[in-house]
Amino acid sequence: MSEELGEKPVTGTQSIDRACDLLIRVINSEDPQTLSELVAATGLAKGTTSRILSALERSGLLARSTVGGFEAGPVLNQFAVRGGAYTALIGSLTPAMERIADITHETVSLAVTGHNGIDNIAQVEGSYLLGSRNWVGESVPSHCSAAGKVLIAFGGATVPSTLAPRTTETITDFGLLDQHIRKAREVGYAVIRNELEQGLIAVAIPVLGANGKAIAALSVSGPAERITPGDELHIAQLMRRELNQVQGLQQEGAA
Amino acid sequence: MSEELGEKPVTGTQSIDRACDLLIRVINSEDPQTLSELVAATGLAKGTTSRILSALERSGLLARSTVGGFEAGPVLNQFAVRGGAYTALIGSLTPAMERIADITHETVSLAVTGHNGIDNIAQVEGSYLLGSRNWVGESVPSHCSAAGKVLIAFGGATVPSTLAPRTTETITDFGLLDQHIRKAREVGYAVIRNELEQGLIAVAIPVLGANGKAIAALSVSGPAERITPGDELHIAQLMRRELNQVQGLQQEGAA
DNA sequence: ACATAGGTTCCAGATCGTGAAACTTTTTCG
DNA sequence: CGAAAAAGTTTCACGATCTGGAACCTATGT
Repeated sequence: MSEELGEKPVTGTQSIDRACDLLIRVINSEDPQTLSELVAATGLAKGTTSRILSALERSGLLARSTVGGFEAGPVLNQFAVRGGAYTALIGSLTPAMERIADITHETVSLAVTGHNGIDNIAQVEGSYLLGSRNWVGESVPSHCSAAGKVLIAFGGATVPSTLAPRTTETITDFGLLDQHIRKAREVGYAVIRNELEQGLIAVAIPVLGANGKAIAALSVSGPAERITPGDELHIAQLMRRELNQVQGLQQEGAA
Repeated sequence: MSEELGEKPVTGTQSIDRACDLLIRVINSEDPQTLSELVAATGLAKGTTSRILSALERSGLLARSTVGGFEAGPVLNQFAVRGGAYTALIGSLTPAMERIADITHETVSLAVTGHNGIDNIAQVEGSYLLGSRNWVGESVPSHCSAAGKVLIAFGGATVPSTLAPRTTETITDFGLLDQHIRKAREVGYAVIRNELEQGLIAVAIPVLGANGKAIAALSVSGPAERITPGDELHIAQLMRRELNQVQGLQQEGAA
C-alpha cells in the first residue's frame, strides 16, 4: 500500500516470509493467537497456516498455550530471560527512572553499548503526550545520541569508524565529536540537540561500573520546545542524584 | 542421527525448518554468526543460506552486526526486554536468590504462572556439581512443582484440569492435591519429593504482591540425598527471611 | 595493485510448498 | 445427551517456488 515505488520484488522466500509474519504476529500479541485468528489476519489458507505453525512449534520458537492458541515458545522465552544479562540492571534502575520521569515528565531511557551502536534496553514514559516513542530493542548510532556520547566519554563505547549524518546538525567531523566527548567527560553528561532527529533533545549521564567505566547510560529526551539549553544541567544533576541514591543502596564497590 | 525410530518424515516445510534452524543458531550464540560460519555449521549451500538470512533480516528477526555477522534483530530484542514484565521482579529478587544459593549451595529458582503451567523466569546456580540444569524459559505443570503448589495455595494459579503423572509419585488425585495445597497455605511453603522427577526435591515459598496474592514463587531444589524432609522447614524459613529483607527495603504495601 | 575470503545474485530445473477438500477433533447449543 | 457447527489436521495432484552451483561483486589485507 505505502510501498509501491522502487520496491524490489524479493523472490525465493515466500514460505519463510509467511513464517516470519506468523511468528512476529504471535510474539507481538499479548494473548495466545489461535489458528483461525491468524488465518483471518494473514489471509493464508488454513492448511498452509497450520503447517507453518506446526513447523514453528516443532522448532520450539512457538508453543501451544494450554488455553488454546499459539504463544512464544521455550526457545524465545529462554532468549528473553537470558537477554537478561541486563535484567538485573534494568530492575535496579527502574525505580530511579520512574522518579526521574515523574519529576521531568519526559521520557527516560536506559541504553547500553550494542553491536550496532547504542541499544535502548529500557524506557519509562513521561506524562507529556508529545514524547519519544518506545524504542526499546532498537539501536542508534553512538555519535548522534546523548547516551552514545557519554558511553564513549567514559570508556563504555568506542568512536564509530564513520560518522553518518542523520540530520543537518549531526556531527560528521571527528574533531568536533572529540570536543563534545571531552566536554562530556569534563562536565559528566552529554547532550544532543537535533543531531539524531530534528527537534529532539536528549541529556545523558553514565552509569559507572565497579571499574569506573560506563556500563550504561541514563537519558532524558524530549522536544526542543520543552528542553532548553538552560535545563540541561538541571536534568543531568537530577539524574545523577537519583542514580547515586540507587547505587548508594547497593554496595557499589569502587566507583 | 539419533532419531531413526518412530520418526514421522514431516514434509512441506523444508525451507521453514532451515530458517528456524538458522534463526535459533544465531540467537543462541553469544557472538554474531557470520554467513560462512552458519554455512559450515548447517551444511547448506551458501546461496541458500544467504537468501534465508536476508529474509530473516528483512523481517526484523535478525540484524546484521556492525562487526559482521548476524545477531538477534529488533523484533526479538523488543520481545526480550518487553518479556520483561518480569525484568523488574527478577532484578529486585536476584540479590536475595544469590544469598540463598550461597547459603544452601543449591539451585534457586524464580517462577511465575504462565500459559502452559509454571514458567521458570530466573535461576541462580548453587555450588554443587550435581544440581538442576538451567530450565529458565521452560514450563512445568503446577500440580507437580513446589512453585506450582504455593502459587495455587496463595491465589496465584489455579488447579489444572488434569493431573498428568510425571513419576510414580506424582499426585494424580484431586483430593490429595487439595490436601497439599491446604497444608502449604497453612505452613507458608510447599514441597515436592520425587513428584516431578525421580530424586528431585524442591521447596517453594510464595512472593506476595500488594493484594496479598502470590505473584511468583521462590524455590530451592536439589537431590533427595542432600535435601531431607527435616531440611524443608529451614530452607523455607531461610527463603522467607531473605525475601522479607528485600521486600522490607522496598515499600511493599500490604502483604 | 593483486589476491583472497566473504557475501550476493543469477538461472534452469525439479523439488518442495500450496490450497481445496476430505477428514478428525473439539466445542457449542438445543 | 446428542446433533451440529466450529476448529484444526491431513491428503494429494499440480505447478509455483526454492534450490544450489557458478558467476559476480566488494571489502580486506599484503
